[in-house]
Amino acid sequence: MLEGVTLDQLRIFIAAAETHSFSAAGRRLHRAQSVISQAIAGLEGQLGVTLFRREGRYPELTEQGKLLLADARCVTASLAALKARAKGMAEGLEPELSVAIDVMFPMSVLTRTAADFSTHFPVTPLRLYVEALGGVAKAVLDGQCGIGIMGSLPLSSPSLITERLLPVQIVFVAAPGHPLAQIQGGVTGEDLARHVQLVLTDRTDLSKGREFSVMSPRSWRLADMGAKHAFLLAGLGWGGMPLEMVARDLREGALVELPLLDVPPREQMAMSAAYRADAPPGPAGRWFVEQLKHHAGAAEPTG
Amino acid sequence: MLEGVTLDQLRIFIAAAETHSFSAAGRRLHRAQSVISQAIAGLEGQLGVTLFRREGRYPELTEQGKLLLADARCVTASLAALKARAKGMAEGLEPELSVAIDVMFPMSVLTRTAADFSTHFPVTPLRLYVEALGGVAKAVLDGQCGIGIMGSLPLSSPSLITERLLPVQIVFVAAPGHPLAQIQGGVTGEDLARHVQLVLTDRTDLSKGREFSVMSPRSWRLADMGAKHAFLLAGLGWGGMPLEMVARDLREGALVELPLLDVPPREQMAMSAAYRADAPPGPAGRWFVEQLKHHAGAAEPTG
DNA sequence: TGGATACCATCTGTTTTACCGATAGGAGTG
DNA sequence: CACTCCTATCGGTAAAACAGATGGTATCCA
Repeated sequence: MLEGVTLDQLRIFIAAAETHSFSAAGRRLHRAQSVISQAIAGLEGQLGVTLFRREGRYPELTEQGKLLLADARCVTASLAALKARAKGMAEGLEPELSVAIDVMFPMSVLTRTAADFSTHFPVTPLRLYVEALGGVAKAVLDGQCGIGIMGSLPLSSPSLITERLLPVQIVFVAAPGHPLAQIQGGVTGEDLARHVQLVLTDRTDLSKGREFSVMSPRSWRLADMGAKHAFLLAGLGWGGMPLEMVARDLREGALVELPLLDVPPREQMAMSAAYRADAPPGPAGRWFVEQLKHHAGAAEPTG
Repeated sequence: MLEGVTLDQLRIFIAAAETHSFSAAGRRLHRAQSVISQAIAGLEGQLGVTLFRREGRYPELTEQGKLLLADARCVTASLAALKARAKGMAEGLEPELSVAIDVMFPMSVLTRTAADFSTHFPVTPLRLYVEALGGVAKAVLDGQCGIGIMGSLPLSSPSLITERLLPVQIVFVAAPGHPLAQIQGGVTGEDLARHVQLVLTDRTDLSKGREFSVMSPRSWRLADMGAKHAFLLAGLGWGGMPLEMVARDLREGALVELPLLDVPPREQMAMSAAYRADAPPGPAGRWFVEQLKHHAGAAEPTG
């Protein structure tokens, strides 16, 4: 029953693109040339995009074909990853603890927990991924990481179980030389909208269009907190940062806190440990989460 | 011709997993129950993994099935992304400039170039991804980013064109309280091997097993430079860092440079701009690369 | 406890699709 | 101009997918 794009069509597409010839693609795949021609035509019909220009003897990829070729490779690559994982399972692959952490989580709590983990579980490999926004949730939902340490979910997800760890304070800052830092008497929403907001983004679709507190139509998206920090210090924009991360900069005057009139200047974001309901953590993961809670309790300010 | 896993099998797998029933999956997909049963059996045969346990009336996902389900979703999600992109092209999607930058690249050069770009191309959205190791190359090869700023390629890749920008100096450091920092007369390879090396890794398969200068069997992998930096400052290990990034820590004594006996204490890594041979940058991308060269030339130390 | 219901695995016949070979038309080369 | 190689199309055949029927089993309920 013919419905939708098939992997075979994508494989044929990739082979035709790489060999620059339908005939050569057929030879490579041990298929008749007409199979290649019809498969490409079928794929073009389904996508509504012309993939090859047929003006000479040899077909040439169109610009759109070139871009979609990369996507086709992603699809076949992710299928290859699935097969590789299946193969590993069939052969009894050794487990490890993979944790995805929101970049806003305090490093001090994380480093102490990781040190303790190494002591208690010396032979269990620990793989830490620092992600932004939806990257943490996606890593857990996809099964890449057993545990995620994150703030509020970009999407409501009943399949995730969350356990509260600690709140994180967010402050809005800019460099002292930035125009917003010169304003007397408080910064309004209109003032903010006139300048570039540096917004942390990620690479997933979970948070597409839903970055944290986007308040300016002029915004630059950076997929790395370190880069965002560097851009703030360079005076290229304004943005919200975890207080712990910029405390030193504020003390030393490298950044200043913006006195906002329209929103509370210090927001709080609750951080939680999350895992899939159908894949609860094992002993190592369970211990890691409890130890995070222990260190978070010690780090949380009173009052 | 029957060969390999099909997307239809994956869709059936996902539907069966979500409905917890082959019959319900059949109803959802408007297919006979026997089609579902045979498709699942066929998929299990090809993968060599049992996806469902059939012990009661309803099939239950096995642990392996649960993990592969996430992979199956990745495959279908990436196909959905391909279709969405095709749809966008068919509708004339507006372009942007996406650049992937190796985390070791000096932020000062990047921030100046980005500021200039904003002035020259005020309406072209700029999306910056800071990645580690293979992440940059993969982003370019996959077509996610038009330009990559990276060091030596993890894999030789004739389809990438590279243009040299500047060298980056790497220093090996640890916290002053770390045992390696107490050693008199120089640090040997054996000394290094006795302690945890903090290694930057990424999420791609391009660099799997090929992290930068792994010199210790005891190593922790961190997929974020900020996290690695925090772990170094916390005294949890030793590692190589770009000189610019830790210059302030070295001046202030928060980190110390390890006097290595067996390797040159200061390595150099050449950074280049890279793009696919078949997708050279347009005017905005071309300008960005030239501006990086301009600022890199100003930043490069003489002698 | 037994009847009813719903599920999955298997089998078989039918339908649909994929495939290949043949062919026409055109591009490219010597 | 002749020859070679390519792509698109067509038609017949083979293979695969499909659905319905059936048997066996689990589950539910009176």
